[in-house]
Amino acid sequence: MTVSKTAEKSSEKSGEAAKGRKDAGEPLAETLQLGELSEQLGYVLKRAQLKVFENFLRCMASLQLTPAQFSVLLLVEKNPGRNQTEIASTLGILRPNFVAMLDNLESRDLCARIRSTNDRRSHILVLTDKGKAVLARAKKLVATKHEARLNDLLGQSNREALIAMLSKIANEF
Amino acid sequence: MTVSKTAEKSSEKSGEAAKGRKDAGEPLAETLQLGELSEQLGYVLKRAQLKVFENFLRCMASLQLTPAQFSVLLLVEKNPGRNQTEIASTLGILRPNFVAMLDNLESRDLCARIRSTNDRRSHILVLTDKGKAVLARAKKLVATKHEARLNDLLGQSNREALIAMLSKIANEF
DNA sequence: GATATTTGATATGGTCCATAACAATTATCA
DNA sequence: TGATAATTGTTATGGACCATATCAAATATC
Repeated sequence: MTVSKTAEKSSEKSGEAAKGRKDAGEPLAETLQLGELSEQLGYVLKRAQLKVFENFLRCMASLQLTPAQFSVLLLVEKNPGRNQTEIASTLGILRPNFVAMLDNLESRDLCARIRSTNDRRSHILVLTDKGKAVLARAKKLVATKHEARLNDLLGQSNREALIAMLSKIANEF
Repeated sequence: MTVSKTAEKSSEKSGEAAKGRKDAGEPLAETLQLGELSEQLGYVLKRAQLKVFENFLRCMASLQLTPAQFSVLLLVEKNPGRNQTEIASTLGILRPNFVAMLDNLESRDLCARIRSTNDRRSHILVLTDKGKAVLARAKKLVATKHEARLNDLLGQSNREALIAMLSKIANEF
């Protein structure tokens, strides 16, 4: 059956729903009204976050890095000589959950745990050479394929304003 | 905000980069450097989202509504006569996962499933009287305690700009 | 009427998040 | 000093959320 794409979409909302499907040629489901939902901060924030993470994963497919893993590598690079507790806590990751994450990165030879000589309980985290190389490539991918997309979408100044507002929310809300 | 990139190679934990502020003798507040992380869209977006959800839950503690549940009630109210598949899909919720969610709302007498007379496979969703009352109170709480906080933090125009940008990202990224 | 599709539902597995508990090590202090 | 407390990494475990396969009932399609 060929369906003619009628651009006409009557937004009829019959409370009785007496309209049957016997009338052929009406297979397109009318889009629901979001209403106040589209103005809800949490709703739009969550949707945006999902889209951004999804895009991030696509951009990083060749390196197989998740946003969380990328953040760990960035933080370890920026703060060499820190232990697991310090890195995890500043990222909001609980220590127990950080173990498997590090096991993964270490098994891929991206970072390493080094037993501290000062405090033999703690493991100092460092990037391996491969980890540094991978992070460098990851940064380029993120900058050119991911963050650049924001500029295309919002423009430079809006992009900076957005980041600033989100940071403010993250820190002061 | 450009940070001077000092080629720090010091692996000692006391090695701090020059920040213009010098304090000695103290056990160094141990605040890690976020570095490029604070400019990463995904990072700041996720942190903001967590904070907003956390605040939402606090504001709704008296009504025991999660953001997802609130969005369902809002959508059902705005679109009466729709079935589970339609409501769930527009919220990005998979049908199997929507079942338990509805079981919860229905057990609390907030919404009800009504077997459709047209298509006896589908369940039409409606708000109960209690559901409408709870949603009305929820809206007020959200407006006065939750969204209002954004105005205090960003101001009215910035708040609207933020919502608009997030919507754009959610729809076009 | 035979077959395919849709709807709600169940079962199941994966990922993330949170808490308790443990051994090894270090800090505290009586 | 030695007994006790605290910290670090770790394991185990449970909950919340997300995704897929599958099913029975109802409907659509041919």
